[in-house]
Amino acid sequence: MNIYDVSKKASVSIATVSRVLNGNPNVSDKTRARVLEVMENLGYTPNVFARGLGLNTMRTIGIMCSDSSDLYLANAIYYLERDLRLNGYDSILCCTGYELETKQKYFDLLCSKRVDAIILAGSKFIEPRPKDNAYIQSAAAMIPIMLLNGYLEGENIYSTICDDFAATYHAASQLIKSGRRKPLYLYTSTSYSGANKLKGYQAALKDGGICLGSDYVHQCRKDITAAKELLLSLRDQGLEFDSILTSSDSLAAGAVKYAHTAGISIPNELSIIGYNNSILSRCTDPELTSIDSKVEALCASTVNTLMGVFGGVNVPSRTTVAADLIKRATTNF
Amino acid sequence: MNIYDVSKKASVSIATVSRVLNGNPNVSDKTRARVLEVMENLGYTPNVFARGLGLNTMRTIGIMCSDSSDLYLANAIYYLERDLRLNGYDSILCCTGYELETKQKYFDLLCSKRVDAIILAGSKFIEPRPKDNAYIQSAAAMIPIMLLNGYLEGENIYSTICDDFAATYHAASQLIKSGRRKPLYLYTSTSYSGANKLKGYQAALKDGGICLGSDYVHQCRKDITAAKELLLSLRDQGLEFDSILTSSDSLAAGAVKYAHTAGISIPNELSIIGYNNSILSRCTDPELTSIDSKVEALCASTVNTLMGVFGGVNVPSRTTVAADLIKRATTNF
DNA sequence: AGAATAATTGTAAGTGCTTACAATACTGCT
DNA sequence: AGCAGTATTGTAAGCACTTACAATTATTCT
Repeated sequence: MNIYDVSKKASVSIATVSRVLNGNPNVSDKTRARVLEVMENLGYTPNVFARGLGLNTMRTIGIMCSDSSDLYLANAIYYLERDLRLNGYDSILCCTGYELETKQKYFDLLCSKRVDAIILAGSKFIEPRPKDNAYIQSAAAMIPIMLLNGYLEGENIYSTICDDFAATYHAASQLIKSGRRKPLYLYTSTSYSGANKLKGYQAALKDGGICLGSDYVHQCRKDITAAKELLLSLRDQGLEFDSILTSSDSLAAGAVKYAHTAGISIPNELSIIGYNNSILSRCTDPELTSIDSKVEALCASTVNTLMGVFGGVNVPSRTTVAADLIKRATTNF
Repeated sequence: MNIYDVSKKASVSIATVSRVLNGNPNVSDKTRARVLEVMENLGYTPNVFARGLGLNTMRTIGIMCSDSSDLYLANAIYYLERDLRLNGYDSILCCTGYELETKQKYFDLLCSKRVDAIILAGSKFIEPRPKDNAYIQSAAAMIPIMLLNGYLEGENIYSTICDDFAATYHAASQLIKSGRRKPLYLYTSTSYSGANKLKGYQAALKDGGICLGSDYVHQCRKDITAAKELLLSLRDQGLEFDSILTSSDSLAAGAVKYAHTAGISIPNELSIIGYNNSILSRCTDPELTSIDSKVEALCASTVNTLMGVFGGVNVPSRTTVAADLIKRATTNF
């Protein structure tokens, strides 16, 4: 069943059938109707390979993420897939893990699949050493590269970023305004977005006239238990803190656990703020105050920008989305 | 840059290049080496469209799921993608939502993309009325259909299922053995796997000599707060229960919240068992005893079966994976 | 060496679509 | 009617690969 069968049944040439297929306006309404009817009757579906050969596009976007089972990324994938589909694009998914080599391999693989663009979801794709990102930049010569929550300089590279700096700045400021004087900061990653979160915290302390030593900033595996253990050991070491700002809800959930174990009351003695407003924030007791990083808006913006690029529109190479502070029960403001 | 460029540089015909590309053994070692070298030098990558046209396969598997941001499905997608890739297959993802019509639409879309198989991840794809599943069965005439945690009769349809019946049977039995006499059952879905979970609970009660009215079984939206509210209202209505078995960790997390709100101690006065052993089970306080439905094994088995089908091996049309009861702090056994 | 056989390579015909360009069919106008 | 101009349709040449079959070369055997 191919375009010839349709053209025969409809008594037109294959060119006309192809035109109908592609929504070309140079077809009379009569003919179009007839062709569409024949297609319907025959249950014809165009062969994507042949189509791809001719058009050299498959209307497919490659999505790369380090780990699709991560709460945040799982949401991002959901929204990206949905929004791309609404625009008539399929998405092919690649979970790369965290090794640079694997990332490069899968990246090449996607390129060789002739995807129309690649979305790098999550801040884990940009390496600290510039030369490690060269493979991305060189691919950008062929197809647009979209970074979701990552930033990289380059022609044909577009970033959509949550304003993490403003988010943690605001959250930390609120803590201070509510009377906290010793906010601890817990984070996992030193990526672009990770770095901005930390800066926001630091700037807020500075502007709030609070000066704390470097032992008020700690890196911790993104794991509830790990966070709890770390906090317990910090307490044992005599560190005093009255609030905890974290870079993820997992760490914040660990902080809640810590408070329970140590018999500390939340939010009276300890305020806690999570990040991402994930399901975890509704799971702890009390429920987490958390920064909503607006994944949905971020994804929508990414897809919008991409469609702009495809349409030849001049789009900004960098878009920022504001975060939101969702107040729940682990803070007293 | 195409196969002709390579053939010229290597002074062979395009047929030979194609043979090298496809690992055809009828090429002398010398020639193969020369061709491979030329490919390497030229940085040649075969065009997938042309390849697909000739081979009529793209080594791509369609994965359908209702919602990739669901904790359970997100994990499944991760493992499926990984295992498929290990076997040299890409996966294209489709999140369908819960509407039958949308499911059918996306299903057709995947078929028209000429995927080599479709994996339906999750039990939400099998409808109660047989005629609503006809579209799946008719697609099975073209490509193998793999059901992950769903069951449907049919040629070229393969199911991999967690033994949910045994899982809840065992869990409920343990509750009874530990002295509980009034276990409540909370569930969300009436799908194939949902039905089996319920049956396991009921069978365990029967075998344990416990007879409870139908008000000990309740359906509830998969949502922490919804579960909490439901339990509170049941209690207000005077229903007495000493343990809760649930069909998901979300419901169990809601049960923990309920106990906190009502001032009931866990596990002394109330035992709770979740399902899926997701991250939620480590987030509540106390941590949830939960049934591990072995997603990873389930996915591995699905991919294995599929590769068997592709290889022409005779594989069973139905595989069962045993679940595990992970004991934590919401039960006293 | 020469025939028979096996291994390797090449030729050419698909595969199903797109699209530039050519051809034809309609308009309205004089 | 006849013409220019426009709308519609058709022809044929790609697109980059696979593969059956034919042709060539190498190997073995007598």
